[in-house]
Amino acid sequence: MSNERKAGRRRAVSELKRELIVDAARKVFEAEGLDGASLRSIAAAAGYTPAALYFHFDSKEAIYAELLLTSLASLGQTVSRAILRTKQPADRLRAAAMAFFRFYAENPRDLDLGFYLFRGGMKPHGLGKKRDDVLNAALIAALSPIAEAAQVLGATREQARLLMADVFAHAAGLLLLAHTGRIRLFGASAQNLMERFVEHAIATLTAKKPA
Amino acid sequence: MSNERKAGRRRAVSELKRELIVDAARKVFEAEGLDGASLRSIAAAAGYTPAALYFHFDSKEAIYAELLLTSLASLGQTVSRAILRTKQPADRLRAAAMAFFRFYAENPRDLDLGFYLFRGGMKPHGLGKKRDDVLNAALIAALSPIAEAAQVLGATREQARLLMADVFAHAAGLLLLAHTGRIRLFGASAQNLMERFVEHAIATLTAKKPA
DNA sequence: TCGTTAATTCTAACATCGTTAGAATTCTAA
DNA sequence: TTAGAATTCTAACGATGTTAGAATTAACGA
Repeated sequence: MSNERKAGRRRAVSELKRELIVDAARKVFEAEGLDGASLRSIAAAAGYTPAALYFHFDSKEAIYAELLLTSLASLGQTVSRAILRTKQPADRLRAAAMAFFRFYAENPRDLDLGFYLFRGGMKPHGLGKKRDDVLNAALIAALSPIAEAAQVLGATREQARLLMADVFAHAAGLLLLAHTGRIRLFGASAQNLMERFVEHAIATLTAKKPA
Repeated sequence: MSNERKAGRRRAVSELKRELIVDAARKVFEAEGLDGASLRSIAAAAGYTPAALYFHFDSKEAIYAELLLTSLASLGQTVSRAILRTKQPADRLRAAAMAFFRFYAENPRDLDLGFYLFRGGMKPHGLGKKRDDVLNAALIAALSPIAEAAQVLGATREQARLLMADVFAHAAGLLLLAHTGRIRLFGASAQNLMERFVEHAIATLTAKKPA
């Protein structure tokens, strides 16, 4: 019993140290970007020696994954907040999708992080299946208001999930173009194109139901 | 005169050596992926010492850029070939867009390369504005059959350019999801979603003109 | 309180990376 | 053949992620 108590305390302290390290990582990351967030600078910011981090994490990318998790949580909050006072399902869909888009438009470093950890070579199990599942769940959670609004608008569960994928994909692609200044090649702003896409999705959705 | 001759010859030889290096880079890249394509392994494959490459290129990423250029050329050929025997504009649009998508679905390493060089931090002028413009031109060239078909279907030049951006963005986003196995989260295949998107684009395009 | 054991952190090093300086070599041209 | 330019090499620098093993700190039973 006392043993269990102590063990729980130990685990909690260990978790605190993990968070301390991730906080340091975020500080470096926000100040210097992904390139500047080396293991060594993260360790320095956390008051650790580089090697010490390996007691708490398996690799640098494991720290990044934890950081991405907090980023996705922040994204989820942003999306939730965006639809708080919105009742009409079409408005909710639009607000959620555009909040998702804007989050990454306004936080390009978070976009970098996402692209980095979603890159090829970083196989699904590159972080361990468990952490990867948590990551996926956080992503889905942030996107789910879109699916919910779509279902209220008459979409089936399957259609709603496909819409989530479409919104994510379109946003990610446009952000990729915008992020390197290449959106200008097409004579438009990413924001405008995203709005067009969302309106189009809403239109075809509302056209189906009341027909 | 003789001087010019010789100077031209010298430039040609220099260009051949550049190509030799890029060929070596492609060999390593295809065999080992982006991570394995280090400056040193490229140099070894080309029969050079690492430092020697700096006489022909400014940086490792300059070699990558040259490699991406050949990749985009190959992409352009693939798209062109896909619409060769197709006459109906709707079919041409579909064939071109899906060929674009499939090229990267079937050549994930080329996708990696594109994502890498289009990443944040890699500013538009990270390679020098000149090389970046050439890259952009190659990308637009590969995508332009889509715009051409759209215009035949009644789209304005501006609308056609926006459609290019939309197709690129949607494909890139879906490929990103598919590339890390995350497309399954949404209960669909990237190929299906891309086909849906393209059909939808064709439908709204053909619905406008003959209306 | 002491001593033992486990948990945590450090020192030191390894291999690899991209890149640079400068010497050595090879080619070109008079 | 020789002066000069073009090309490649040797050697090193600083930085990276990671590991092995010693040193330290904390926890706990006697």
